[in-house]
Amino acid sequence: MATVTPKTTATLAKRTASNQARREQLIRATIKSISKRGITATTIADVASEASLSQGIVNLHFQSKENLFVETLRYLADEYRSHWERAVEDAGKTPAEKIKALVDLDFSPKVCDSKKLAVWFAYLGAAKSRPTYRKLCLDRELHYEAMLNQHFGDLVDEGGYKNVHADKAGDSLSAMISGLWLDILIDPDRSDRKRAKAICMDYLATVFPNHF
Amino acid sequence: MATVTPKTTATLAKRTASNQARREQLIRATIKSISKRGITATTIADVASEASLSQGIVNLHFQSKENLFVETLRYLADEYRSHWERAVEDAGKTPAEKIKALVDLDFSPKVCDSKKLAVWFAYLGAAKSRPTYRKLCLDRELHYEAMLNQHFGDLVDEGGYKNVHADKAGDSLSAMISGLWLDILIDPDRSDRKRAKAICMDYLATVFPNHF
DNA sequence: CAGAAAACTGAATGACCGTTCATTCACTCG
DNA sequence: CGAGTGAATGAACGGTCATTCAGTTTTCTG
Repeated sequence: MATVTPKTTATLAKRTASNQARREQLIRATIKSISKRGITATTIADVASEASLSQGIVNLHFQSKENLFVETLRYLADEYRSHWERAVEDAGKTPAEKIKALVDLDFSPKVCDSKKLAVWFAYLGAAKSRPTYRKLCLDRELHYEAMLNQHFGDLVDEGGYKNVHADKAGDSLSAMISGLWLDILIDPDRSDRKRAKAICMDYLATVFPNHF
Repeated sequence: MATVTPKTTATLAKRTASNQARREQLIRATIKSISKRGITATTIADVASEASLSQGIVNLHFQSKENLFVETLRYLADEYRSHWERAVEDAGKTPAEKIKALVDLDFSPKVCDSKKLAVWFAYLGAAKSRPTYRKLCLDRELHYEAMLNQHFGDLVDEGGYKNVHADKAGDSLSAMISGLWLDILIDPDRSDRKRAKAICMDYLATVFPNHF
């Protein structure tokens, strides 16, 4: 995930970069272009020019445009996953602390970024007719929800919330987060990260009054 | 919204339909094609063939492909709006009854239909880079949320829920609904309309225990 | 029923864009 | 320093598709 200039030379601005670095450079250019122009309107020429490279390079590194798009989605999904794994690890030990950390992450600039949201929803919007996109989006969601439900289960047990159904609460929060991301994407003037986070915390405080 | 064969003739199976009817026929074909192939891959030839008409007819009635797409989105937004206006009108008089009717509607086959959801999210996914799409999606959301918040406000007043912030609750539910639609779109096997509705009602029961 | 108007057709057009590939260039190593 | 390697370039190719339009069919009007 980190940019590396490896191996022998110490000279900067190499003309021929390592394979890995070029791929990442192109993926980043793709994210930029999709967020600006949309998936439909993003051409290989756009990506190349965004990366200040030539036309041919995309097919050299990714074989096809479609493959570049798939790898870009995979990159975003992997990045998101490593973010939340880290967040859970770094958070305090109690389930409530971990859930709080996840909400904080989901509305932090790292994740809840205008460009990334635009790209993410661009793929979701195409998912119905693109099995590959759908699968990647679905995997992300399933893993995230499973993990979230785990913590909700712990919280329900530990906190003695007899009437709360953990999985339903987890799915609620997860759906709410997606919906709030969408709000932020469509109406950034009215919906901002702070407000979205407040809405989530409000929900948590209502369901788990002793913990939030 | 209804198909009409108006005016003078009583003959069926007219070869040349009224302007209004043709437009609607083409819009329906567009919805079908976008849900099947996605926005990107939908060509004018697809739409025409889905409607069993000739290539040229789309430009005859809509001037351009882009215009056809905009009118299709407008059609869906108008349809949704007339659905919920009707639902609110037909529901009982209390705010709780009206809110319940809206949740029922949002997860009824009329609204929560695999084809329509796919098209709706296809447009949302393109919204960031298409001001016209964004505006139409935003208008829909703002009107819906304003109406929903109105009923939540009434419910809070009437039910004496001193600690509930009506607007936040309304925004929560609205975001949750969008998120659940997305779940249904991406993972129809796991998420179905019944489950989604149950999650919403669970939420309402938690926040407004005396009414749901 | 004639003539005009309108709806419709589908082949032709031209722009756009993904992909290919011969050539150039930077760098390494003997 | 000169030959070899593979990354990078960008012009050219070919396919796809939105749009146009001249011609055809249907409906309307008087």
